[in-house]
Amino acid sequence: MENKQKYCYDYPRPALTTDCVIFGFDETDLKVLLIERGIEPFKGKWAFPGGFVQMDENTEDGAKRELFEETGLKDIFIEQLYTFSDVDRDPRGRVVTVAYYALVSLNKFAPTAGDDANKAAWFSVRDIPTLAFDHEKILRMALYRIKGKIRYQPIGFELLPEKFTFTELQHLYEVVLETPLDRRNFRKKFLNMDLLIELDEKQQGVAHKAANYYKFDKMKYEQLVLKGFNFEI
Amino acid sequence: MENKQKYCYDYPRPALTTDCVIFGFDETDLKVLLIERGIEPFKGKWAFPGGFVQMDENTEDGAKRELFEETGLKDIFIEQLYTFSDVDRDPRGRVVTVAYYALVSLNKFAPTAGDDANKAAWFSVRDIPTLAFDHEKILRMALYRIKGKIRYQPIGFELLPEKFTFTELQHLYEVVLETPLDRRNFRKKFLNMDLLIELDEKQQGVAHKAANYYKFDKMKYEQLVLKGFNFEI
DNA sequence: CCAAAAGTGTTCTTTATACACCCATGT
DNA sequence: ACATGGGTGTATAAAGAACACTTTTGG
Repeated sequence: MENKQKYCYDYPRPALTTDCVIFGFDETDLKVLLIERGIEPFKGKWAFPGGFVQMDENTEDGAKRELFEETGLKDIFIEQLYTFSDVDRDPRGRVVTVAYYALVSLNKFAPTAGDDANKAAWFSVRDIPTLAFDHEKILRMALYRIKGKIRYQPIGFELLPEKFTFTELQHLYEVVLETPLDRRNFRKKFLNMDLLIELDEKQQGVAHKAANYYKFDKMKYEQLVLKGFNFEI
Repeated sequence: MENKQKYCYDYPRPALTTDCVIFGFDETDLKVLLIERGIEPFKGKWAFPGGFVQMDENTEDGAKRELFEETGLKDIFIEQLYTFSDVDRDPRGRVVTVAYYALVSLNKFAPTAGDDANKAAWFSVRDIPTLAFDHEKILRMALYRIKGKIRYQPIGFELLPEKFTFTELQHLYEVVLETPLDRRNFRKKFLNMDLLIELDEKQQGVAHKAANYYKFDKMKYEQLVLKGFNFEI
């Protein structure tokens, strides 16, 4: 029996992939980017972008590469989430995946869908179709992670455009934390941290008092962190 | 050229291992369990227990199996830490490791060192020898993780014997958080959460007023969590 | 002039911090 | 009797929570 497979080892090895949960925020709604699978298994089902890790890249670089290849997104916030390794998580055989999550402003980036005949689309996290593999488990963990993290690290700004109003910022926190927040207390708490720069620019063409735009002072935040500052909202 | 290697694939695959940072607490000191490597690479250097993931086990089960094989420890708290995948992290080739951390009471368990000619020993986290591979990086991340987590989840009790004094509990928090704590305020905060059961038992044979023993009410904690309770210290 | 969201302070309650003396036990 | 760590309460400061009216703008 001839063996045409070229890469041989003394012991069996699981395949190693990455998957990336990409969150976007759209003024009112937290969304995730899904790709419709064009091949079996789970053909026609939606899944997170991802693929096999190559031998000359670490998993984070692999996740970034797949992200760019499948959606056109690059240079966005990305962080390791968890490694999923259940023996039967992929019907094709043993596949271990290192899952990442990424945050992107929907206003700033529009994914280039359909690069390779795969449809890409944003779905509200409250209206997710049936997902391929164990991707529902991955999504639950990603949601849990950002919910826990947004209060203690300024990751929320990655989901907003560079200029944003206080109401947009508050809606983001309300959606992620799944709880209503008091407008005055929220403003007070954020302004007290002194990490927002008030811009000389207001909303245009809204049928109410125009809100002021703010931006996040990332430089100042990083300097404060070095001095022991802890972000908390 | 004949190939004796039996497991062949269309594309190259990294090897997949687990490593486990085991923390123990010894009345005054936070320690980690290290194994002295008997073979190259890094022969004679200290490393965390770990090994290759088998095809019929997920990474957590693999970490638990290696833990038991190399130290005799089982049924202890264990949780995934991070996956380390740098291309050059192992001189033998491409090896990706899923790192875990475990917590154990030193009083309760003594590891059975030297099962397979490998020496196992506890080292204070403030006096760690040179480690093999990227294990120093893994340790830093594990320390950072428990430092962040001990304030918001009751993982500290995993490091203590079932019965402990308030002073032992406080010392644990002081060592992990690397900061002194006020004795009265610490007691007050913990007692207010009402998660400690005061036992009818005191220290024996100490040359000062004997401290009362307490134990953690895990059942009550789990019930409170279901009602939305958040542990915080 | 009406609808819709922006902007703004004060009071009250809860939580955090700082701090010192007496007690029990073994040597 | 003394050295050692155990146990306890109060006063002050800081932070969090609750809450309503006026402003601006477009339609």
